[in-house]
Amino acid sequence: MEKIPEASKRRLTLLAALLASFKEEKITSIQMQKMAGIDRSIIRKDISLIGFKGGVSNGYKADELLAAIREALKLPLPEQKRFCCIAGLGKLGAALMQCGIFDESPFKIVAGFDSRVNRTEVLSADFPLYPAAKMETVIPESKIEFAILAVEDDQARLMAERLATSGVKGIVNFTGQVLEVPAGVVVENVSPLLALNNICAKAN
Amino acid sequence: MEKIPEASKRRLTLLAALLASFKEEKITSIQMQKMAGIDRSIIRKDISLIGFKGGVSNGYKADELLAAIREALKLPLPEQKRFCCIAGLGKLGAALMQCGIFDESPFKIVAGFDSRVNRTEVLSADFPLYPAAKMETVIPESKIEFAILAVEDDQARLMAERLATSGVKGIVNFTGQVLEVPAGVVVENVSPLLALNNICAKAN
DNA sequence: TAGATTGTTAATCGATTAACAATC
DNA sequence: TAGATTGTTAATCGATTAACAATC
Repeated sequence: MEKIPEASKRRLTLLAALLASFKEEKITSIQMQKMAGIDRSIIRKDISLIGFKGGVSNGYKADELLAAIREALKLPLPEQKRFCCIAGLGKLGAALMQCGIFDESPFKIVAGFDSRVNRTEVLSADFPLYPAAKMETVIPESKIEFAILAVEDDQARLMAERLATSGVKGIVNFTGQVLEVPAGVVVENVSPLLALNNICAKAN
Repeated sequence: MEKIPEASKRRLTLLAALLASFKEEKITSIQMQKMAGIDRSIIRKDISLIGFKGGVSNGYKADELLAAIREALKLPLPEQKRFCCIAGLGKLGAALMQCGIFDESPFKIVAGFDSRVNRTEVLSADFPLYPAAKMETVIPESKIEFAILAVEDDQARLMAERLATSGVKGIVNFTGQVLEVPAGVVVENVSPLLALNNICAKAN
């Protein structure tokens, strides 16, 4: 299979999210265009890019298409747990670890870190909480691959660097800071502030 | 000024975030490449796209460049408050409204909504909390332009539709659902789950 | 000046789009 | 069959990249 462009990967990942909660058996590119806001030509091109040819004249079987996207993009299945940690246990970090958002997902939080001892001692979770000083040892030992970064802005860059040094492959960045990471480490910026600015820019 | 491509807008918005916390007087495209992970040719092209020509042979004045980007992209300044609301006051929504992330920003939360009466009555904030039924009247009355969507997944689509109907211009989507919105309403997907999947897809 | 970086051009590269034969 | 949608091609469109004269 040829290499899949970055833009196609993002669209396919979004389609996978759509399909995961889709209730009917079959789905057409027209329905997906309407639901995901992606042109149906692009959708069919993206599907063709991953080599999936299960479509027939009344659409794709939703579960087959979902499986094909997951396989092509190496998206984890719910039963293949991938270990994550949360760095920064302030209001937002604590909420992310407690709100149950990862419960049915392939991503499992197995550690929390904070540089303030009172946060790691006061909070409770069904996984261990550590002082930030333990990051470099715990992350490799616990086979943690991904990190949720929710520290205060003034610590963001330092912590991102330490997460990268500790071996995480990706960081979900909730801070308002732009992170500088080594090649090979992927950052997804999900700061609500950046998101709002992106909306302003797009809305013109 | 010609129209600015979507990809350029996103990069420039990221550069604006970078510049907002940049401490030195001058910055070069090489520094920005290193810090934001964007090729310097693209950075200079993007800057040229917005018609900014303040650069000299030792870089750009950071504050001038930031002002130019904000103006070209119509990004709000800290003193020009834009009103937002939070829909869904569970653990995550409550944390977002209490964590102070919007404090120094141009975005001001002026209302919270939840369909569960006990949430709007138990929680406290320095802005009013309403039952979801009030959305359609409060949003236009309070001149709310943007919404943070943090409801449970099973309510996500319905609430997004109601937010759009109520007149918001953009939705920051924290839910795992893909939202279907009318043309003209902008959605930024910041679900941690989607972000993790995007990281997996990108990391190959 | 010597060195470094900008601003811009032109070439390349890649992505989007439209169209339609093939298929069910 | 008639109608609808896929899969794919080719054309178009737009974005990225490299290069370099101009500038400080």
